[in-house]
Amino acid sequence: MNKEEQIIIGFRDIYNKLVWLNKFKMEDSLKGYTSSEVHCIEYISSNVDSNVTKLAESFYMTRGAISKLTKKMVEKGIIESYQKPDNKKEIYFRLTEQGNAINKIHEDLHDEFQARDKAVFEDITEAQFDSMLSFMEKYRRHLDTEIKKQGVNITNRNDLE
Amino acid sequence: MNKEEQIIIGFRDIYNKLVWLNKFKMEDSLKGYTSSEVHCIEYISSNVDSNVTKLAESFYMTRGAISKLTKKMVEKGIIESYQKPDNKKEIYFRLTEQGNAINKIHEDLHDEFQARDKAVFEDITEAQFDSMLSFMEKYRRHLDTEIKKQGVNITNRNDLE
DNA sequence: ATGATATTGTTTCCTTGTCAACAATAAAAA
DNA sequence: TTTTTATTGTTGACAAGGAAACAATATCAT
Repeated sequence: MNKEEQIIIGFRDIYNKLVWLNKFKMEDSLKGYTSSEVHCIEYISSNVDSNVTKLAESFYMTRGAISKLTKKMVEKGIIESYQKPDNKKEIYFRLTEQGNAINKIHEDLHDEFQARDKAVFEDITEAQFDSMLSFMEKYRRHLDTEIKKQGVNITNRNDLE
Repeated sequence: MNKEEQIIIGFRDIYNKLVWLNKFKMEDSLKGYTSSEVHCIEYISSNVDSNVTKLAESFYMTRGAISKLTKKMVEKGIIESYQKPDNKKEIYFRLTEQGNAINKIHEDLHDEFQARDKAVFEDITEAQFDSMLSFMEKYRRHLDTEIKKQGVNITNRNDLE
């Protein structure tokens, strides 16, 4: 197995394990709320004027899925929607009291996760850290470019149909 | 944002982008087969005596989901099941001709993906590469330990109920 | 200003996966 | 051996998310 594969498999495996483990803990601490809802809350709390489209892009999900999710969350009283006077189309979300409370719990949990995994990061040197980050940044930019290309191809194809 | 967060977010973002992009390409090249099916084929091709349980563990999915997936794949003629003379319970899978053909296409696609992302890896030094891999290995082992702990807790909790 | 195009959010239908209960078999304990 | 426990795979009810069609609004080109 070569470099590329090893690194990609490493990414995938670590990410999967992390998601599995944290999801488990989270749904235990935040009973009654799904991990999707909690992610949504997290995003809304740190991005002003969040809307369906931005949430969907950030989570790699469809607008339809987010639309349903946020609708449920409004009904549950976790978030509320608002609009701007000069735009009758876009609908934004902000957290309610309840949403903020959940967010607080989630933040604490987050710290707990960091504490749990602290040892893994302890003896990374600054140099190692920087080299990893710059690699990831490069990778990410590359993928963005490829995704953009793909987007163009999709559009082109639709144009021909 | 601290080291841990940056790295984790990097993992997540790269992984998501990669999945999104490759899935897209794959379902374009392998029309009629879902990416789950292709992953299954990949696993079965490189693990002798694959069964529902092993597939489920490897994909972080439930046995139920894999059971349905493999059932469909058998019906489609992509894989076939077999048993061993001394075990009437376990059911194993292997690829059919058709499954092998799909696997071949997938492997080629895989090479294509590697070629696409080659540039990103080009100027990583051996040292950088080794340090990343050893970090990931450490992280992975840590998560395995934590997952195992979690498992114990689950069991304990059930015992009390 | 007006007509064409793009964006935003919603809904319906469908697929995929989870959960929980289950039967069949295997493994372990008595 | 017999009994108990664990493992394996399956199913049905359900929930989450994707795809596509849609209406409403905004943006752009002319």
